[in-house]
Amino acid sequence: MRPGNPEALSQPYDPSRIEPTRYTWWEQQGVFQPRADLAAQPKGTGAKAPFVIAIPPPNVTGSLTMGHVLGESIRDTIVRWQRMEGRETLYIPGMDHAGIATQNVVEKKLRAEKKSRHDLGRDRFLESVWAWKEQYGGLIFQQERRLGTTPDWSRERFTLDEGYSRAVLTVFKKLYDEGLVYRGRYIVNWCPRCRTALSDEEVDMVEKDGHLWHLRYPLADGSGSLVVATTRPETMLGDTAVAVNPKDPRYTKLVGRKVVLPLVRREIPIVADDMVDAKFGTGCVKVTPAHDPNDFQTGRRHNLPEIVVMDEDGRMNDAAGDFRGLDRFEARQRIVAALQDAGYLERIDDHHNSVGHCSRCNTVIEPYLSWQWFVRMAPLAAPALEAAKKGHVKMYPARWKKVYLHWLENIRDWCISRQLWWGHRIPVWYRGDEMVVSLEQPEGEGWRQDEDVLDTWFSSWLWPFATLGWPDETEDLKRYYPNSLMVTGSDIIFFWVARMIMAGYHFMGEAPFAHVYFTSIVRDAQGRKMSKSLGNSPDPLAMMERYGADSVRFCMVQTPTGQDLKFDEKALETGKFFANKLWNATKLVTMRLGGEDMGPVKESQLRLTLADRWILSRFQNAAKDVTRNLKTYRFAEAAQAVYHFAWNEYCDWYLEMAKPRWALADLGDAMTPEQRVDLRTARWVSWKVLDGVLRLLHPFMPFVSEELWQAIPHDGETLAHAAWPKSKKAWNDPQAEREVAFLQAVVTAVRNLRVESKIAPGKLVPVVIRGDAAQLELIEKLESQLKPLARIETLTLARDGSRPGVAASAVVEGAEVFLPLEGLIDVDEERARLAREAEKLLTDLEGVKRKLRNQDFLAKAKPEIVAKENERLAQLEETLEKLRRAEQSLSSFRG
RNA sequence: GGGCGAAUAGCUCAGCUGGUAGAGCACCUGGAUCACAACCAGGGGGUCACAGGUUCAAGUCCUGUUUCGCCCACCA
Repeated sequence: MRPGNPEALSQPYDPSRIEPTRYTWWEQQGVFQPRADLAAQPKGTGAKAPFVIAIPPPNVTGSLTMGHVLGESIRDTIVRWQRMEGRETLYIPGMDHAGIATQNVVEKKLRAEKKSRHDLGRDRFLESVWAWKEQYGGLIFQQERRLGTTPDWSRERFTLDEGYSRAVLTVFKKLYDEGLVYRGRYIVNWCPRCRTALSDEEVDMVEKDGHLWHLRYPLADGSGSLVVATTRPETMLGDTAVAVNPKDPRYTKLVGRKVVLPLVRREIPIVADDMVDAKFGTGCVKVTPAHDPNDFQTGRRHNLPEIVVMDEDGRMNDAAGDFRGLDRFEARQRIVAALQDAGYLERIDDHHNSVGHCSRCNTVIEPYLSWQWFVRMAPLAAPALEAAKKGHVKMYPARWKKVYLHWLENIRDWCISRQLWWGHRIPVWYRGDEMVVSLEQPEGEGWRQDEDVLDTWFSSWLWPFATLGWPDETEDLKRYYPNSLMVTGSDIIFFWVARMIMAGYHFMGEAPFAHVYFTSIVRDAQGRKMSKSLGNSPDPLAMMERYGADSVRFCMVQTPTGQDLKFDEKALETGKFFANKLWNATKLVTMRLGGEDMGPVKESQLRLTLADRWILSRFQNAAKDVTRNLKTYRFAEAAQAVYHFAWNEYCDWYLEMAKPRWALADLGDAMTPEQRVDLRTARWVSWKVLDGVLRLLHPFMPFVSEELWQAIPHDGETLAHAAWPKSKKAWNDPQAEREVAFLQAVVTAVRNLRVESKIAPGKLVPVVIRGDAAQLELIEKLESQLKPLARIETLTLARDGSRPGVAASAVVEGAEVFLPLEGLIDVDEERARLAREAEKLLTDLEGVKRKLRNQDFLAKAKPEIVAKENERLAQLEETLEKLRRAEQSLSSFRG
């Protein structure tokens, strides 16, 4: 047992003073690495399997947001809890190279110098990105340290590191060899600003008010015309057919004939295709295979030419004739104007539709025909579907499972090539017609590597095993795969979670983790998403400076599960106040321990009072509560259980009840041996329970709990490695809980009467209590506790059943509590108050009576419910009766 | 168009297996009592969105409606 250091508490609680130094101290203690003694045991031979969790790698460009703080608070709370449970814990940190995001940042910097990446060339550009990464990247981890999280920093991974890159390229080759990666010329989502292809997940659909342009296309034989409707008139330059529904009687005659494309004067066929909905628009659809995914399919079915009319910047190309060089939106206006001039514009309708936007830069996405690499997803999805359905991977909250299943059941192939430079360059080599997929450049002259890089998510989906050394069969991989838990936002359930599960099964033959916990999305007080442009995102570092990292963690962890969190800075005060409360309570306890060594104290040699038995019982109950709620990811309930126990039971009641007993120390040598035992008992219990509170608190508020733990006598180097409290059956004491509940009710009643009677708070008052023999006996036993708590001068037990004259009174569990204060009490007011009380009870009583008159209730409700109602009836009647007696008794003194 | 979620005190939210509606903040009254004014003591405040249904009993289960939010979707 170490003695503790009470002097540490001589200054007021100030989180910014204690937190940073404590973090460094933990690092020096090696708290963050898996415990060597546990790691030395062969896996599975110890009592418990290792607990492994990986951070969702933040973008290398990232800085700490409240969203990160939320996720990190939850992850670290669990990690610390598991560590205290005695499990070998590994928390893996790392960063994501974030292809587009990072390249955008560096290109923006270049633009400020009036340069483009093309001016530098690929190699020099990459050099400058790496230089940027070295200088600015990973800022987030410096910030995160402030929060007190405990990843094993020595294992930090970066998705573009040598080893990790090999994993990514190996995966590409493996999938290619299995026929699950292929190259093809298809319509993809193209961002004309980022100048790259994107996956479907990287496109945000935004509802917009637009127009539906009706264009008249004349028949080639001059026998008439038809009208097509389109939301994107500029693509008409690339039309290679008009389609109608084969069952549409209006147009069957036209199928096989031709129309002349206005402006372009190209003759294009009218084809029949089921894709056309006869009820929409005119029932005629212009077909632009190179600029619309639907039309692309139609085009392939009918062997139509695919005419690309735009370049990769979204400008019209040479195929656009007179409109070449124009931006697509300017071209739209000019083409509509030209059509109108030539009499081809039938009309313009208002139209509401969804338009895809680049999730990175918000530019309108262009469906673009190009050569890209794809992953065939259906075979990968099958085991991932199975896993969720059979519960091998469980999701919390459970409703996300449905979202996950729906996506996997409708999975589409994944476009993984990006026309960027920052990323894993595709390991494919070309020479003439030859193509080789290889991690190394093939032998011989003239090989040219694919210019494109892989989607960032094509590297992060390997995170749970690539961070452990895969594809090598490392010790880490054997020991720490699969991970135990994934904690992340539901916004990346498709991007990342689903794909990690697919990769886990495909490459490791096993789910990457057993549980997924989805955190809330952090919003501002008005419910808007946090964003840089709105400037509504609070600076987490400023929050931690102001309230302490402990408070930020404590409050963020208590987010509503599965709902968005409306962040309100005001809420952070709660945690700070709580920490301050515990700081002062610990100061009090350390002072009263009088330096006594708790080491040799044996519980069996103590003489526990009712208060002791009560607080120990309540404590073991709280420990059970906290643990149960952590197990089910109910963090708010877990945190509340610690908060409530520590503040409202331990501080508000137990410490107050311990004070008179601590005061025995003032007797010094005059203490009898029995008093000595009483003092030691009060000291031991107050210390023991405080020690337990700090343990329960540690995962939530690591800094202040450690600080306080070091200040009291403690067993061990660091609280981070102290054992998690078990709910102790021997301490469970329902009778003590009932008795103290009665005591509390009496104290509250007296305090209430004092206030109602306007008695000065400091004034000691006489109290008379009537009740049955058992109650009076209990009160007698509790007298020494009761008197200071309620500021009672003299306590009289009315054993003869007599009642005092003029008195304020209340009924507590059938016992009557009187404040006999003739002259200080306004009799009329007191009578009125009693009448109000009685009236309230009468309403309740009516309800209970009604219930008990109901034959169905008596017959069908569970017997214990009926018994409870009967009991309640008796109690209400008794209380009511006593209130009335008190009122009558007062009326005789009236005037 | 399909799906999901939310609606409970002035505000933010709990309320798990149906059985006397809770917390924090805010508010009101009183208090410099030697751990703590970042505190203590006491208090007021709710037709649980609406309408039906199931049940002895509904904030809780079922159906529908309204409002708000989110996700998915190739009607040009």
